[in-house]
Amino acid sequence: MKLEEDIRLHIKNAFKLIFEVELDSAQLFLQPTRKEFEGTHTFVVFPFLKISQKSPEATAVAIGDFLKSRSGMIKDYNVVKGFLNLEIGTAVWISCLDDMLKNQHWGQLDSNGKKVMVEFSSPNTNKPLHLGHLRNNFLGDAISRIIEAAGYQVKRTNLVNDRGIHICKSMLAYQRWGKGETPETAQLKGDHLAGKYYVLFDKYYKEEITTLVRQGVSEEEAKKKAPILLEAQEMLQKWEQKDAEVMTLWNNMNAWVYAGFETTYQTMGIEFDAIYKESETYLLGKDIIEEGLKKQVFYEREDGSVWINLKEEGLDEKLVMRSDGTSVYITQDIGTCDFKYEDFPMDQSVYVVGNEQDYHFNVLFAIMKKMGRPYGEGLYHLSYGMVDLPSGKMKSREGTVVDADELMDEMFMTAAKHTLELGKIEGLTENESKNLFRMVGLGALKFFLLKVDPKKRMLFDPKESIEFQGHTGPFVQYTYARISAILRRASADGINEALSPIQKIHPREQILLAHLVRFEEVIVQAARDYSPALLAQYVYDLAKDYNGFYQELSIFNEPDDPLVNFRISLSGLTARVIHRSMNLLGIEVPNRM
RNA sequence: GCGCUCAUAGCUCAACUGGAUAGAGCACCGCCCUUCUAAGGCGGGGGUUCGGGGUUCGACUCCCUGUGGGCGUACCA
Repeated sequence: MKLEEDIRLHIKNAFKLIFEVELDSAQLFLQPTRKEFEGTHTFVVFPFLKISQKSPEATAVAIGDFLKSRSGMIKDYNVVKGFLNLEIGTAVWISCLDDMLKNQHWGQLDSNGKKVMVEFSSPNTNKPLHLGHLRNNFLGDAISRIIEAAGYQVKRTNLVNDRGIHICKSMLAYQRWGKGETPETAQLKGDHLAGKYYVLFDKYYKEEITTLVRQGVSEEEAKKKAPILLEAQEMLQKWEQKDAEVMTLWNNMNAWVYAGFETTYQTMGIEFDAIYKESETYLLGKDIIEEGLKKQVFYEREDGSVWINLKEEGLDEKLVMRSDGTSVYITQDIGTCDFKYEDFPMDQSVYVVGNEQDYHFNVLFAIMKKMGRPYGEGLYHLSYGMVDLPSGKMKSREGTVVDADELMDEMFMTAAKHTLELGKIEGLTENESKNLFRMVGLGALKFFLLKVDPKKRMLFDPKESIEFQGHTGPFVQYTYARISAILRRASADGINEALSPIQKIHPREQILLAHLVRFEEVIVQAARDYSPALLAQYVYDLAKDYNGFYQELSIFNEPDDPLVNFRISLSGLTARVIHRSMNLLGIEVPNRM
């Protein structure tokens, strides 16, 4: 909405006419008024005292007077030190609400013609997803939706890590001890089956190391020379040579894992536009190394290895190809950049990857910029912090993880328990209640993970289960369900949403309106900062503001018809914004709960 | 060693990028359902924003320094 913009324009005008200076309206910063003062918008005058040549109070009063008498928007103002608090006129609020109600695309900005690729999830096919992956997936999904809402065209991709030594570890352990079991015979999801053998491998590997150390081998040496590890490395070589037996095993096990992942993604409510597999991209990049040598971006050392010097970028010298001409991790990432661009010529490319890879992405992006790629400037690493347990970091191979499937199941069960205790499934069919448990349980989990600033690492304590009250997803969902009930009744009573002038707008209503007005601004900011947390915070505050309004003011018992209409409209708009905000976080909202 | 990063209420997190008396939730105490959904609302206690300097009208935020965590610094991925 242009409400704030209008106010800024009038302030700009005030400076021009009172102090005879031309200011850029962008530097006239408005902030929400603290709730202990009258008004909704506050202008801080401190930065402009040099211009006004007056005290903070006198400056604020001068601008306040001007706005009150000349703008036609400001009903009244008050000054506290250098803070000018503005009260907006009733008619302005009504027309503002009217504009928002009429805007069918509220919460979806016009297309800007730009393309963004978002890569997230990127699981390994040797183990099931855990809580850390949930944060990655929910973040990737939410930021995709938010960027779309901000007017970009988005392609969601998932680059599956389906080959490599860690995959061979699971395969080898299965070959040794699996006795031909399958997900069916084992009654296990395919990804969990693979994970079981990954853990088995590690256990046996550690035993071998212990044995070797007892025989007098140094620990470092033992880690490299454990027979089972050597065998896994041998298997990887066979895989690269497309050995028939290994390929069959690989294909079988991966198929099980993919089936398992599919179920998990469905439960999470997450989809992709394209799935890339590392087995198809891991050989890419060598031609770009050649190109880079010619462009003198890279240089070759005497032993034939290829390097890049990034000291000017504050980084270091980095190897991009081994002396034997084989790839390292970054080689394939370099190749994959071009590969992705050919598939989808994006302006920006977002990698949702944990912050332990900060350095890697700094190097990768510096390389692609030096190579002069058109998308080079648009590369972004959405670096998020780990989810830690009270005991420390999660480790799949040691089995100290919170499993994604198990956690989601637990959330659904807890949601069911709460719902039953509160007696809220009356009148719902079995399917409806099941769907409600799913929505609420998943909503609690997603909100829990998304409300925290992505950059920060966060703590999850399995002993203290995720809340359903307070600063939570179900709180917001509940507010939506509550408004839905009101709207159902309004509709049954035949109340239309036509707005007509009313006498006066209650402070609770003003706070709510001022909050609603900011919606699209928050979307833009969340997209710009790649932070779903901003939107989560916004929608939580909105729900809180609505509940305050709901508690203090009555809707249907109001004798004055225009006021009833106004409050219904306000409620309806709040519901729409909650629905849309939660949708952008990948969270569904129920009509009743 | 070097680089990046974090440290805010008992606990989990905010603080609009330098603005008002640092805010929410959980937990604890006390109120509010014969009026629209109490998964809600209202009130209370709880803070030297890790320590020490500096910059300025003004610092959780910026600079310096110390302490304590995390991550990285592989011809691993």
